Amino acid sequence: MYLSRPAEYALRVMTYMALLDPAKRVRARDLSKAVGVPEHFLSKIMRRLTEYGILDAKKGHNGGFVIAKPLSEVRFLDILRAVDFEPSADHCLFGLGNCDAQHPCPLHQEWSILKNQIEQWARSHTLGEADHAAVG
Amino acid sequence: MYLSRPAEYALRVMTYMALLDPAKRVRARDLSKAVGVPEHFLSKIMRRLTEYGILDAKKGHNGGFVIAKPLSEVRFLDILRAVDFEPSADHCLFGLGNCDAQHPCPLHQEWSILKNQIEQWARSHTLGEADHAAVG
DNA sequence: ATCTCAATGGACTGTCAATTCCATTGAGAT
DNA sequence: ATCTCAATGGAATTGACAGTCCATTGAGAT
Repeated sequence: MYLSRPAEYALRVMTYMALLDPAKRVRARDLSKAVGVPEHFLSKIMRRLTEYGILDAKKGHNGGFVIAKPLSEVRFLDILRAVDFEPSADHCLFGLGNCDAQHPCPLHQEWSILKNQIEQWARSHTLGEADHAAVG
Repeated sequence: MYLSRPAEYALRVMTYMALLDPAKRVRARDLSKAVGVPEHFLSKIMRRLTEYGILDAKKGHNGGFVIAKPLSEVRFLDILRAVDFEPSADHCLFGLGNCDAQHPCPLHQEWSILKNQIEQWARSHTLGEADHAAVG
């Protein structure tokens, strides 16, 4: 609802993967089942995460994905950006093309506050916080 | 991007209307031009706002819409809810149906923080804050 | 009474993001 | 070398939501 589907799914798989044994590769197919995201769509998302350097992919036998960095170094913001979701992208709520601090629209101030909060949220949380205890 | 189109448009017209003479009714057609939202689509949105009691509508000659309450009593939250956008709607990011405080998913904590911030934002801002000086 | 204007409501259409499909590539295993 | 497995990449399809259309209702004005 605040996030695009790919953004939501990316956050979801990454969090799920964060709970797994980092030494073992996981296939997209298995992740798809575990996490409830259509297989091929998920593959496409994992590709973006791989290009972006967040995942490491390997083809063929015993292939699959692993997270490419220490969990505490993977910010939500990085995950979102990998799938082209930029939390602070400045799209003027008022529909104005030239809305900025110099030429603010009547909603500029309020909207900026929210955008900043969301960006700050994405910037300050990492996969290191994924709750191992939580089952759902 | 965080908001649905109807939610964004609703916030936009309402903010625009907040700057107008509250004694004069405005036609949807005129608002549509002023605010850059397709006329019939906007009408549909205004209808929701009217049902919800935020706007007052009048048909026929000299008809149109006016805001039905003092600006400081119209919270962004009310506007969003009128168009069925509930900022704190609990849709588990992890895709789990039964995710709550008792059965948290691994993203529960982080996601709750963001949802609460957004809801708090919508709850604490009103049309009274619309910036009359801002032109865009 | 009748005419015009503007909102109302619901059915219809278009568009783009979400999802699926398929052919290709590269890595291991035998 | 060859076979199988899994990722890759792009083309094709689907579906949800954005946007359009039209017939109806109710309020003034003449």
